[in-house]
Amino acid sequence: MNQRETRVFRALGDPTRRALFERLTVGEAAVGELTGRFRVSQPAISQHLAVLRGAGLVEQRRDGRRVLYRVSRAGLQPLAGWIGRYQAFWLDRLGRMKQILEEMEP
Amino acid sequence: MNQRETRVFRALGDPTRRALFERLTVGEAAVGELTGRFRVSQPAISQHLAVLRGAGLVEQRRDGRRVLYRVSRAGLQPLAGWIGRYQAFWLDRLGRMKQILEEMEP
DNA sequence: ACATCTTATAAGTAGTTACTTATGTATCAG
DNA sequence: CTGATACATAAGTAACTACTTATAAGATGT
Repeated sequence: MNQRETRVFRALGDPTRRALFERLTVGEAAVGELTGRFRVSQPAISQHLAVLRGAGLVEQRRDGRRVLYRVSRAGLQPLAGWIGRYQAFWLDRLGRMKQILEEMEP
Repeated sequence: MNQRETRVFRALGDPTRRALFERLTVGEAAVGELTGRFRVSQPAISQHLAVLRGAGLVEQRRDGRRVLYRVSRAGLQPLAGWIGRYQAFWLDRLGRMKQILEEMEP
């Protein structure tokens, strides 16, 4: 079924990975900068970033020997869209959110 | 860390479980009614429902020998809150959503 | 070319997950 | 109480995850 939503949910289901994403919302960062903030090795960070990338949540660009990661502009859209579709059923006050989400460009 | 968000993300990260939740947004349903819609056994459905319940996404009530499941009214709030916190960084047009989310009762 | 720095990939592993079948528990009808 | 129905729990297992260390690959400076 909806493979994209699944990948986004699974990617953010890991605390380390979610923390990495949250860090990247502040701004672009290199792998080495991200390593050290967490108690896992550099390969682990690279692997987590690969998963976030596979989910469309982050993008990368080279800068010399470093690789800078940043959040993807449309990365959270599957998640926001999913919530928009289903939360109307349990919380009427947020009915407006669906409209707002639909105003988003694809 | 934020255990609750993790549980919600992980619960919805499984396609079968997400489909179960989506079915429940339409209305209350018994386990037997949910089994059969999916290609997994009844115990598997019960286990998935237990995970959804552990994430605070669904609730249950007995009706005779059946057990009816329904979506929890505040279940998606951790997810909506998380999105509200972070999507402002990548999509300004949805800045209003943060306000809307903050209007939600706790 | 060489040494160094930075990140990615390979290979192995302990722990977790999603499923199965078998069994237990609760409710109801007769 | 007995048997049937509806669901939950137990136990086992193949597949997947998140991590490690070791190594490869890419870029830069000398």
